Amino acid sequence: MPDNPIVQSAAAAGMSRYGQIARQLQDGILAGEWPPGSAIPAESALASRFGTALGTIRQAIAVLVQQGLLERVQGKGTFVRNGLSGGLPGASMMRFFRFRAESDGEATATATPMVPRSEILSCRSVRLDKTMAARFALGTGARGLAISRRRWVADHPRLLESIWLPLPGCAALQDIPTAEWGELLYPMLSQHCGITVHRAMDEVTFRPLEAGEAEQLALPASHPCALVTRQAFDIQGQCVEYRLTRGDAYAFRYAAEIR
Amino acid sequence: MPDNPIVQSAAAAGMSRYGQIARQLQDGILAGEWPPGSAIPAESALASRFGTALGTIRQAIAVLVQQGLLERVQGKGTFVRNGLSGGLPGASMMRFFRFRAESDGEATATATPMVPRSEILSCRSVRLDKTMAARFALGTGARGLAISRRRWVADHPRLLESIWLPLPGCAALQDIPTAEWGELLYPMLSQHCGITVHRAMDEVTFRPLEAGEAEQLALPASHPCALVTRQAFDIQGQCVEYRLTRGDAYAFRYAAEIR
DNA sequence: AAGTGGTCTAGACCACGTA
DNA sequence: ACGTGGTCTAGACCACTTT
Repeated sequence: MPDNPIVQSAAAAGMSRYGQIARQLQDGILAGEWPPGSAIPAESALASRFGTALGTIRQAIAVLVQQGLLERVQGKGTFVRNGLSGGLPGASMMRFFRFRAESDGEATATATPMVPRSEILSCRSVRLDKTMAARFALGTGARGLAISRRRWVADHPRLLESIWLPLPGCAALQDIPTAEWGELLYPMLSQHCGITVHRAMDEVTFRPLEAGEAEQLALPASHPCALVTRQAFDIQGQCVEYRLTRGDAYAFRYAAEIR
Repeated sequence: MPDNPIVQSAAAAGMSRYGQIARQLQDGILAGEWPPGSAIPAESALASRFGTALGTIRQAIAVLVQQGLLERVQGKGTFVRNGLSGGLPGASMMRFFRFRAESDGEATATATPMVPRSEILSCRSVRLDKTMAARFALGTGARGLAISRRRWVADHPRLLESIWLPLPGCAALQDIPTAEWGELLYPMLSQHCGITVHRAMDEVTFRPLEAGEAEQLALPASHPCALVTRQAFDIQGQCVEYRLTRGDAYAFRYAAEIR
């Protein structure tokens, strides 16, 4: 194999050739060798670089396409994707509330995919407690970013969000004035921190609102509250976000697609 | 190409060879040529039957594996899957309630995957209203099966379910005494009606319990209630189930994985 | 030992996008 | 015209499962 600048991965033994190549490409992508949106080298170039047949390269690329890390475009090339930056497919945070009359299920596409306006209430570095640090695979006493956000729909405060991010990785967010933050977190994580959200686990539960929360949502104290607990993971399975989202239970709608 | 007993599909023009083969295999599977659980012919056999190279057959099979219709097992063969018969991956109806102490999110695997006991309250043929008939792609006035089910966990009634099924397809269920029904609907649909649930859309909302519902769940009237609306689809995208699940909002937990 | 899928090769031609 | 990915071929050898 000709020398190549790609970072070598740990696991190489007992792995198929295309698996090794997929891993090396993934490492290169994560290392920023090919930033999101850019194209990786052509199949033929990779084949000669790795010293394998074209088919083997295709198989390696297929793995990363399957993972959602790459995207193939005929006639143009193979591109690094931006992850779930635009919003999560499958379960939509866009359809959190019934803005419109009762939808009929199938009408997912017809509903306005309204993105709630985001108001950053606070964003500060905090010491993570033990369980939160463990979630991010950080040691005890590690620090993180604690973000408090309120989301508005048509001049009504609808959602209250508490977000925790691991701090070594997300430090770049601190340098951005909260006024300049976009409406969505994931594109910011992707652009400023090089973090790509690849998978998430949501859990929906129900409980009364606490006093402070109720006030910020203009609801009476102990009003029924829907709580969505989300953990987001990057391509390597590392937890990169812990989020609590709260809102009026009776104006709440959570959609999920299972396949 | 040698003559083959496989049902010919409509779309053949402008489709890749492996796409055509995938379609023909799918038609054969849906037509019951290879029932769920059985193996389809070996790659080499298919290659000679269709008159293509092995790689083309592999590509066709890969499409159906991706769709979740087939499963490859090295050294044994390629098998027709039973769909989502055992319960849905991704979003789990098994973890609907907090049977145990607060889980820590990641601990999905450690939680007991307890299947609630199912009690069929009623199962009868009804005339579907316009929107329900449209869901099943049936004409106005079409009939369906309306099932009322209560689910128990450890001697407590926890869930109330109203299920609608399209009737021409699910008629076989009527012949089975409700006492002999299993705890899960999808395996029954698969075994008795040849219907495979492949994808589902859940929607979670909250509202007060209605009087009759509250009584059946041993809860006070107007108690907060979690409502999951599910539409299940077969491999062809046809809606094959509409289900409403209701339960105590305070004992509710809905988990979904997004990728 | 025989049969299955898993991996890999070294080519070929086609369809698409861009210059 | 050229480079890209999309499709396809006709083999090869390996790993796994069953007989």
